[in-house]
Amino acid sequence: MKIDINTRKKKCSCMSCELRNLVFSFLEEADVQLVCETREEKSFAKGEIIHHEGDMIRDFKYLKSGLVKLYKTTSEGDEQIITITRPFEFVSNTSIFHEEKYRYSLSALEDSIVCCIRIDLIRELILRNGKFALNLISVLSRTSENIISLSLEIRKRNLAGRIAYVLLYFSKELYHSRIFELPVSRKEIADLISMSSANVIRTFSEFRRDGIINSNGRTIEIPDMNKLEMISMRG
Amino acid sequence: MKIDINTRKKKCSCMSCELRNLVFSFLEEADVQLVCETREEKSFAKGEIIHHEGDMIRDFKYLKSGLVKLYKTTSEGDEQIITITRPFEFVSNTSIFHEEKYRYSLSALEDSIVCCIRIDLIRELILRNGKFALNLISVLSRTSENIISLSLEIRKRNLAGRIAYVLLYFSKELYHSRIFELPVSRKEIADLISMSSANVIRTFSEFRRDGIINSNGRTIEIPDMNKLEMISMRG
DNA sequence: CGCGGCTTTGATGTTCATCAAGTAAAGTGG
DNA sequence: CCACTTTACTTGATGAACATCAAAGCCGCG
Repeated sequence: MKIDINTRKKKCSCMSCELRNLVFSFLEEADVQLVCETREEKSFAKGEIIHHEGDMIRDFKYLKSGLVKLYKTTSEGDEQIITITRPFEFVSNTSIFHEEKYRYSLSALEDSIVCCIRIDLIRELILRNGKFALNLISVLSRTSENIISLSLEIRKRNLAGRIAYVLLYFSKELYHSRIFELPVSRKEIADLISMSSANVIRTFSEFRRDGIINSNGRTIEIPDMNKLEMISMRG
Repeated sequence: MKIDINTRKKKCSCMSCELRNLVFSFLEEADVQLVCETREEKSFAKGEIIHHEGDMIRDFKYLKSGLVKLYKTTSEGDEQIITITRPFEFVSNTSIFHEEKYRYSLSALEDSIVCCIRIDLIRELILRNGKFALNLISVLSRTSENIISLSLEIRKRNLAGRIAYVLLYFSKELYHSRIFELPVSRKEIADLISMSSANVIRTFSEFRRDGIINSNGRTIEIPDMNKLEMISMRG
């Protein structure tokens, strides 16, 4: 097999990374190389913690593959889940530019790869590349906006409505399928929607009884989207 | 009275604006002048709406004086209040860099002055001044972070805890005083903490009965901060 | 195969929303 | 300035929604 020399030279995967255009589209080649040389790609197994709240912030991080949850542990020891996101949505965004330490913890719900770039380098790039800065602002504010929007959507609904909303979120936004594997426990759904896990489970059972979902453990099927959407809208 | 010529020349109030250092500290004089010439300072009386959700975003806005609430109207017609902020905290931050239209409405809780700068100009400044961009990112992310943090604090508390938290927020963060005038109605507190107004009122009455607050209409006095803090922590 | 954690369901009690009716306060028009 | 209207506030009673507790089944993992 013939391999083009130039292709071979670009051994750094950043050049061809599908996420490159998300943040780094406005960088010159040399700067992409710089990012690429200093970056670290870290793998996390399902369940592993990527960082704890209180850890020092050294890197700008984004998810390359997998699924993560951002959460805070309250003084009573229970988790408040802030958001569950896939690649192309930034993580650890809030606070990295104005604080020393993470306010929230981040852990992997599925095997995940996180790209870490020294925050100092990102700062440097912002300083000398306005287009990069402008694009970054746009991406960061979209991430924050998604978190705020999620919290508004959840807090206006009752128990059934919240669960319907979350199921639709998984189905439509995360998996693009009527059938999917829940990446979280019932308890974690409870922590996301601020309800007790017993009542989350009960609602699942009711949805199953009423033919709104079919579920077997973490496997979920939504036979009729409309029904679930009705519940999400009215609840 | 003798007036220095140079002082006289700087008739533009931006030069001496106390908010200048918040965002514009890294601009050169010429750029400050540019901002100053194109900016519009708008006054809003108490109760007036600064912008509606759905309005086109043309300006980067920040509060120069007064107090505002950021909120969303649900399809059922009730308000969800996202945050109540004073000057030095940005408003309309979320979405201005990645969307065409406002997602949330903004209205004045007290007579307010809002400084409006064309978003295009801000973009231009980001493009050619990295320090400005870096500072702006920091300020914007702090604003978003405050909103997210507020929502987490509220959602982990019960009715009494939420009200105690909000009263402490007004007392400590907004008014720096044990006695203050509530800038919002009971209904608005309900819309902020996602509870019914009847129960907000009931809780006020209970706090009054138990000597936790003294209140007369919108005038609130907190005789014993510790008591209220206990309720906020445990609830 | 046994242990621990997650799930499930029922029973019970607390918390909160809703409804209703009345009072105070604040704006509105003559 | 007063009568009128409207809006905010207040309280009680009732029921719905949700948390909590407890017991049992299931599943995965060592």
